[in-house]
Amino acid sequence: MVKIENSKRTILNLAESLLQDKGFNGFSYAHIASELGVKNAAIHYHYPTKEALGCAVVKRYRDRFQLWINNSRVKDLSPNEKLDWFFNIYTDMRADKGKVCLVGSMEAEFNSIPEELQGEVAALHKELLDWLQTMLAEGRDAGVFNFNGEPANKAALIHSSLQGGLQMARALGTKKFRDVVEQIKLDLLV
Amino acid sequence: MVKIENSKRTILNLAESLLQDKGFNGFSYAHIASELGVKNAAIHYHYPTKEALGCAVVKRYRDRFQLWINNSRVKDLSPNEKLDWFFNIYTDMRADKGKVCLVGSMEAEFNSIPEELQGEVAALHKELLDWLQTMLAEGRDAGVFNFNGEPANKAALIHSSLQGGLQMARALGTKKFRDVVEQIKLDLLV
DNA sequence: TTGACAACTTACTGACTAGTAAGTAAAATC
DNA sequence: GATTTTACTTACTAGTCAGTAAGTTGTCAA
Repeated sequence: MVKIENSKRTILNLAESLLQDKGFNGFSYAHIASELGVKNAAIHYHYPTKEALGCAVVKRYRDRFQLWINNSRVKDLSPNEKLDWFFNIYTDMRADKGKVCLVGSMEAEFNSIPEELQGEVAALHKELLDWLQTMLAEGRDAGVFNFNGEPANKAALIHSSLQGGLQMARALGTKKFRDVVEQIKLDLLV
Repeated sequence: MVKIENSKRTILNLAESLLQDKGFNGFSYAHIASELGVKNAAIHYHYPTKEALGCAVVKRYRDRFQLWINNSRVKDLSPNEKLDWFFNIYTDMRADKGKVCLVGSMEAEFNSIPEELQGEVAALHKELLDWLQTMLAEGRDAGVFNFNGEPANKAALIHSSLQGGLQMARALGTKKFRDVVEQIKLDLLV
């Protein structure tokens, strides 16, 4: 037994990466195991089912996001800076070998993933939209953002376009994603 | 042999539906065969590989789209009517048991689908954006649309948000998709 | 009426899937 | 120093996957 430092976290990292790369139906325990140099059963020891593994990935992502937005390094930013911080999450995914957001990856195959995982994805998506909505309302009140209609609807539009934009970039190139971000800003900033 | 009228088209219809419902990695020949009441090998007779089947679905979609946009019933519409026609394609998908656009479904698992299929998806996406871009430029010239920046970028934003919006609706409900469409219009119409 | 062909079925293959049960060795705990 | 626990491995199962080869049957053209 070669003791690997924190296998559980290493597995989660790899699973997250594979989810964003190939989708839930596009990776297997064997992929993870071979990449880590262990046997399939070792993965099952830590995460008994694929459903449990998927849920753990999304749960960790949700926790991480809540930590970020409640940390003063994000909390105390101006609306403009918050917007850039949020965009950068997605820009970094694109830069990291064309990854796609967890939410988009799993919603695209929503009807072929386990039920509990569907619930986790929905919860994460809701939390992302809630934060975006609040941030947009703040910015409009502060006079740095300009848009008509409900902040919730504008939040839904912006997140959808980032989600779709990352996917588009896979087929049509990174520039297309940058174009989307640029246009969001053109439509939002005063 | 019970002769089924135009099996090839029936298979294609079912494959398209499954692609939009479960994703490329989420359906199998067995799903199609059992639904049609035939054996797996019957599907392979018409489409020897899954790659060929996927490509045929996308190719047909591309042809259909070109027929539509070159038909006078769409060609002669005003920019406003063209916009609504395009939105309705996506609204109808959402209404049809939460389907998602072909492009989005396959770009989300882009790195785990066959190479030739990737090419077909890219071609389709490009054609959709080209038409959108031209339509937006026409509308702005005619004074019925209002947006800053390049029509190509606005087209990329709008398509991405429809693509992401359909996916979001699976987790968060149809209303969320309607919100996105409403917001696109608010941001575009004068 | 015969022969060709289209549209299948039967029967199979080898690879891969998630998941399990039992065994093992090192490390932590008592 | 003995016992328990952690983190695996070995060896397996039952099911599914795409794909193939060979045989069958109804239809149609010559």
